[in-house]
Amino acid sequence: MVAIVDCNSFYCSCERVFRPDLENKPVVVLSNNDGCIIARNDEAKALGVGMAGPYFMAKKLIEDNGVTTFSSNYNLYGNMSWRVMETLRMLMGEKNVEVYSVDECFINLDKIPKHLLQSTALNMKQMVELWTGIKVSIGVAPTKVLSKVANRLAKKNKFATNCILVLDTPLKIEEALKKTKVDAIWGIGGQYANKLKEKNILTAYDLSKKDLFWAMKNLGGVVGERLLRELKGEKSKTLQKPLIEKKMIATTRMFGSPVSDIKSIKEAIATYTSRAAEKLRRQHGAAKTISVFVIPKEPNNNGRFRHGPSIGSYFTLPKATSLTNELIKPAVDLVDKLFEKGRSYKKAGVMLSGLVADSSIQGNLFVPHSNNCQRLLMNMIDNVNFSMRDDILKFAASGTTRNWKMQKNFHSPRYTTRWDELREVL
DNA sequence: TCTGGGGTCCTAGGACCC
DNA sequence: TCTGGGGTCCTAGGACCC
Repeated sequence: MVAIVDCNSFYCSCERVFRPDLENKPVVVLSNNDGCIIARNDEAKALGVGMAGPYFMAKKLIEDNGVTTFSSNYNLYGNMSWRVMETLRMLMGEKNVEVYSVDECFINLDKIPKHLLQSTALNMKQMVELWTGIKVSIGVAPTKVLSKVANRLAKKNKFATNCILVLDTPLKIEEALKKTKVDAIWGIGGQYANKLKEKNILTAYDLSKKDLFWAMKNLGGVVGERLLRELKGEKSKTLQKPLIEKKMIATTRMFGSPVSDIKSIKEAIATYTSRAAEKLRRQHGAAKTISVFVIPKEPNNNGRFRHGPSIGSYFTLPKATSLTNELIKPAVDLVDKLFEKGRSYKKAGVMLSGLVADSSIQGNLFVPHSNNCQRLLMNMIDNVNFSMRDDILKFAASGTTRNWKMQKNFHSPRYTTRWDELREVL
């Protein structure tokens, strides 16, 4: 059996741990640039605040009802996530925990006897809450996909289930599948959901009755086949070793407001490149390819919102590198290729790919001395930026004015990662 | 006049996830 | 007026190799 442990309204819960005055009060968290609502707690949900809606459209509702609003504080959420996962690793054994996202992980329960599944789940839930202050929901079932089904139903009926649902018999599984619409299945997105509805496949139960060949043909090849196997109760997605090394690293941002001068865009790209290179060095990697893209602002032709197409290009480096200075130059040069005078842009980004292990680590005897020095310089910059303040040391290409920077009007303190932002108890 | 078969690697793009 | 950011996997098709 496998469990999924999922933090309830994670970002909101993180904020609320340090603001006990917000207990039972509505809370929302906004995306970068304060653009969209990306988390809302039950109280905010009850008021009718929609998920992933643009903030400006819900603003009146939020203000009228005294909903507390936060800009996203990823330093805080990242650290709280680590605490939750660490608690589960201590309880269940490191090998049995697969972190799936910032607020979810799968737990291997193969060694737990069937009659103890419920109490094991309860114990996990209580310990996480006690040690971190974060409430979680837990779904337990024979496969990952079914555990997600269980988790969703547990969350939907918090009071009846106490946020825990164990699907350990065929009958319970069948009932759960009948209560789950196809678009709520993990792995079925908008495109496939529409396709399934056209074929009159409306619930997870309907889908589970199709055969594997059909899934292969209609749901994207092997991906669909695996999904269907899981729905039928046959394990197909095994617990995976955590991906230590990413295969792609991206840093992309909306601008605070549209930007039409090339200098600002180059500064932004230089800044994003620095950030991406930092992530790259953290995993001891080096990149062979750097890509840059910009998204022009489009006249709002009073239709439905959609991102305009992104305009991008890439450069293949002569040799994989993790040195910020070696990455900034080609990145900024690419901006010259992409930028069109007279247009204004709302977003830009940098992606690093073709990642390999960095061979020029500190003090490597087999690379020229100058390279070792460069790498030491990078380490020093990373350390200073981490311990002092983000970007206290930066490359000149990043500029100093930054009037393209995103908005963050409701930022909470980084309670758990900065000494000078510790919560004070008076 | 007649021109095979079997591979690998890479990239772009589509689908999905939180 | 104002709509996030960062990932994964898979497939198809082209280039290239012997």
